[in-house]
Amino acid sequence: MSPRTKIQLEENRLATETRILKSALTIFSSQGFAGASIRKIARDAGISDGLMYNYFKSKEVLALAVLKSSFQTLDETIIYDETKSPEENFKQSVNNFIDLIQKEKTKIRLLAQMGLHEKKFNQLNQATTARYEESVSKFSEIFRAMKIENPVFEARILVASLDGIVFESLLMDQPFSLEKFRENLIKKYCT
Amino acid sequence: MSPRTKIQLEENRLATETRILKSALTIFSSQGFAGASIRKIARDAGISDGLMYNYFKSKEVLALAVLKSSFQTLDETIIYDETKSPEENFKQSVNNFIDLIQKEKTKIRLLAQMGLHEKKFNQLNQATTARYEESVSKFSEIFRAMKIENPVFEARILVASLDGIVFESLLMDQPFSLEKFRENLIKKYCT
DNA sequence: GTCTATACACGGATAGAC
DNA sequence: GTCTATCCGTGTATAGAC
Repeated sequence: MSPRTKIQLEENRLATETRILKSALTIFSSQGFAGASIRKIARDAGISDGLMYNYFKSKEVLALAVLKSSFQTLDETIIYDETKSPEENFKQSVNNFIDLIQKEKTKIRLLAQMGLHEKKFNQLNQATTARYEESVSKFSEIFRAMKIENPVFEARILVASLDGIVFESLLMDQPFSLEKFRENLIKKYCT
Repeated sequence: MSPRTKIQLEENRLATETRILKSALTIFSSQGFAGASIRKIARDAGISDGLMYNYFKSKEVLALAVLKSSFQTLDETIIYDETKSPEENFKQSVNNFIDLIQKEKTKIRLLAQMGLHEKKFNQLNQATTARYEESVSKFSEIFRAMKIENPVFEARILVASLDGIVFESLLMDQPFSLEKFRENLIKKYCT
């Protein structure tokens, strides 16, 4: 029944940890830090409350773990590869971003939920600021290479638009079609 | 000491209710629905827990009251007045919106906090969707009058940018200067 | 209208058996 | 590694005195 070798035990432990993280993501994302409970998460992951503490020593540690792994999946979205044309970079970046909204909605919602909490988790706000600056900087390069006027401001507008459609797709019932947004954006800047 | 006439009693009651709503706004806004507690709100408003229930019969009813009053202050932001030039309408609307972000940050944070909560408060998401459509529609009219190409999509981009800077000013440590954003936006569309 | 006291449920965290 | 039992704080809501 139960696994016998050390390796099997470790695999089992890893599998459980993965299940916990997945459940934690779902619950934290939809109910926020305060609204989520160890009980709900444990039940969702199919384990007992007590066992949770064998994996994560507190609710806050668990939240930080989920946060960290969620934030990592956002890496490498906006790119500026000098060996490619600026239009290619633009298309790729916009596509990456919009794909991300669709595929990682739960993680993005989590980051917003946690980020809105005053005081708690303010490392997150710093990280978000850094990511923003990086995105603006990359799009500025792209726009400069495309000879677009006022490239830095154009980049800020574009990044704001992208952040805006994130906001909208989180907060609205039927947000405007992301596909149309993608098409129109590319048409606007790449013709 | 205590007021004797009926009118004074009513004024007193109204004053207390106002204090409760103000405290509730602060606490709900920074800690979300689950994170806020009747105790914290009552303490902040300088009354006892029990008295809260004399004004609002449950935490949820209180939240809905705060939500409603917050949502109302967002009215009349994006305008389209046919007796004025489209440029005037544009400037006025953008100015209204950016002023709103600065002045009503707490209320906006509240709407975001509550809106991110899955299931609960989904009337809010419907209202947000309606407001979005209305904003897009008004900016579309403005852009059409300005002979800008693809006015509806341009309106969606603009509204997304505005929503984006809301998002950014809520989630980032030092968001990009709203004043520069305002200036550049107006320069871009009104010259 | 306001307070204090209290009932009662929920949630975080720990202990100890298996 | 996993579960059950349990402690204890916190929170919503109500009752009753003033």
